[in-house]
Amino acid sequence: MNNPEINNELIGKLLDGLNPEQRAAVETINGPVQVIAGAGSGKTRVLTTRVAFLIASGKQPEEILALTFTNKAAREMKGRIAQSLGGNISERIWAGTFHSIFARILRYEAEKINYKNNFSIYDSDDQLALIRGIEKEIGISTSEFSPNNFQGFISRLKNNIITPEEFSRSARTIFEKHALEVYSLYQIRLRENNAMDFDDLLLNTLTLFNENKDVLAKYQKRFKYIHVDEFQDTNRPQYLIVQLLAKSQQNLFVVGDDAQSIYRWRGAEIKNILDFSKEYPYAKMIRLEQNYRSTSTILDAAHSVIMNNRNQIEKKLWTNNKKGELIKVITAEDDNAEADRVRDTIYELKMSNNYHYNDIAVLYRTNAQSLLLERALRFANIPYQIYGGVSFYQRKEIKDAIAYLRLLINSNDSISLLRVINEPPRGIGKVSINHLIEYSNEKHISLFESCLLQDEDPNLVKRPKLAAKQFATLVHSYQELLVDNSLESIIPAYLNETGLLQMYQEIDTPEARDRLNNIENLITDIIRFARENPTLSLGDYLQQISLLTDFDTSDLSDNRVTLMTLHTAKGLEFPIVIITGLENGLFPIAKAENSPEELEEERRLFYVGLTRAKERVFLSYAKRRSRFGEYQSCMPSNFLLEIGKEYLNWKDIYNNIHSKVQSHKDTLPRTHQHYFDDEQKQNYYSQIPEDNSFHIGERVSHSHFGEGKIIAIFGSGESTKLTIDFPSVGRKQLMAQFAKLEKLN
DNA sequence: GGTTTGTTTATTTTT
DNA sequence: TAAACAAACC
Repeated sequence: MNNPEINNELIGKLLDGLNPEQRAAVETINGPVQVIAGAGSGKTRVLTTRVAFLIASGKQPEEILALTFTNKAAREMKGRIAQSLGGNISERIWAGTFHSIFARILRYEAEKINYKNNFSIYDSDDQLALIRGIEKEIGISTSEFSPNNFQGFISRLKNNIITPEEFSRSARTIFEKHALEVYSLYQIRLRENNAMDFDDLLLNTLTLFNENKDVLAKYQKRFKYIHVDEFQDTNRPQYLIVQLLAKSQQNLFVVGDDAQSIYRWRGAEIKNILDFSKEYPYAKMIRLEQNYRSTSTILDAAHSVIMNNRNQIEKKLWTNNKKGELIKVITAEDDNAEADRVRDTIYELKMSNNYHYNDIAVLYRTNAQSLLLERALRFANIPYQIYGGVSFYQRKEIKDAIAYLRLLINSNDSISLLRVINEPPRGIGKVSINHLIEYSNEKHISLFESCLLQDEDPNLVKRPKLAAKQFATLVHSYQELLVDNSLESIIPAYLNETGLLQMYQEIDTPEARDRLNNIENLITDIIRFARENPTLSLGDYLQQISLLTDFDTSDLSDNRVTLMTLHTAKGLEFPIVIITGLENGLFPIAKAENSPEELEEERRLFYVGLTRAKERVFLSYAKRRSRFGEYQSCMPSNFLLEIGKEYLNWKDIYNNIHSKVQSHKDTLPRTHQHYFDDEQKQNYYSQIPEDNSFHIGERVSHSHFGEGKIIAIFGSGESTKLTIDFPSVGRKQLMAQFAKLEKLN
């Protein structure tokens, strides 16, 4: 074995420090392998080490395919591989998200499925615009049947690989019949626009491989070693494509954790994990059960929760880490007080000098919850950063700019055209637009051509007619300029001449300046892209950003507290995790309460949240919460009560009740064991002491300074410090227990 | 064609 | 409560 390509030194270095299971996962390079990787068990390390190991063993980087769900995961993987192998080798590996890898293949093979390779990729806004247009076209009222509903419904059909034809056989209800009509036309319009939605990137790849055996054979031969990350999150099309690709060589390596499957509602099928051993009975099964992330308290608490799920692969994580601190439960009077307590907790952690702000993550079930938390943090001058929410590329002005750019690449893209034809206003209104659409339908030409050919159209009134022609001519002229000019010289001029930049320059408000600035950043980004990738085109840039989310552009390294939903937290870790809103109806969410499957998914989500933490966990709930404008009283989450009491630092009163329930629990059938009956809950609630603390915004009276308003609160209990704004003397810091404050209403 | 007013609706969302 | 969106108005 004197193969010069085998790098034994590197192999030794790679395997060093792996535990026996991790090592087996890395070294088993032939045949199907399934790794069940518990939270914090070194999954990413195994995956990246394996890829590096393959190359160290003489395999070609081009033979390796690694599929992830997020760009972030892909980037992290590439980064780590580059670290052990050097950049130029790792760049040759096919590592990326399902969507980006398949989009790349589809661009290459576009004509095989009757697409042009400059196809646009439609995001959900574009999809909705398209569906809205279709509803209007065939006379379905958008208020009666919301485009949103159709979008979700169509996406579900696509996830289950049901074509319009197939669906026509089962559509019964009025909604389904309308959905069928919309779906059929939707697919036709996508093709006419030379566009695909996210689901199509998967479906069209599946079709491509199913209907072109030679193409499939080519990729089967190319991808000798296939890796899939987060296998529990794959949907049907993804699963089938991977099966097809792996069919001839069978070197398929999948990593997942059924306990962390939280996207069932989006078409992810946990059963893909269970089916794997049926599909490949001889597959090697490896379990990674040693956790390197969390304290044993956190790990055991998480385990006591997830045990309540019936549907799961048996496993028990363990750790050598120290026991650590108990999980602290925070009880608050209402949602405002909850935010204050969270803020206090953060403040105290920071003051203890053991933690930085960026060690701390605050997690919540719904985005709406972030509002109060933000307010509380902003008031106390605690720097924070929200993940998710409106992404840079979702902003109106950026979407407009991108629509202009898309038109340059793919003039059939009528959704992009409609977005900007009157942005900035050119005097082309609803009536004119409808006319243009009619004209293009009549002549069987694209909307863009219809604009371009306005001199031949006898019907439209003069002003919009000229405007449409002028608009299309402008775009067309830049399409030609793009052929042999650099992006650097063309793009700023183009966006300027469209009037988009000027529009925001003229509205001289801070908001408009912001927007202008955003567009300028986009232009800078394009120029940077063009410099860094001289061989790539504007089309490549657009593809790249269409598959990007906000998450990919934000940076965790800033010294800020991180706020995000539990869903977005998956795959991340923090020394401190604060999970808020642990109330029945919020977490678990009300909708899941009658469905055992959904309840289990909620529980997995809680499990994911807990296992993000390395050192300490705080769990908070409010007794009252403002929902849709009015206060509702809340019960603490059943999940909270599922955690073994030995892991919790809660009020003593709670412990009594908890132990009562624990003993009661053993006599109940397994599926009901964690529920309290109403009487117990009432009993429990009445015993929680009232929290007499002050709230931000509250008006108080002081013997000396007169009336004032509380604007910040630090600490709790005896050490509570208040910052109060007195109109007479300005802001004062006072100790709550000495200040003799009177509450005013 | 653009602005204002009223109505509707609130779970998560890797691409 | 608040945000987003459509209809109604100018």
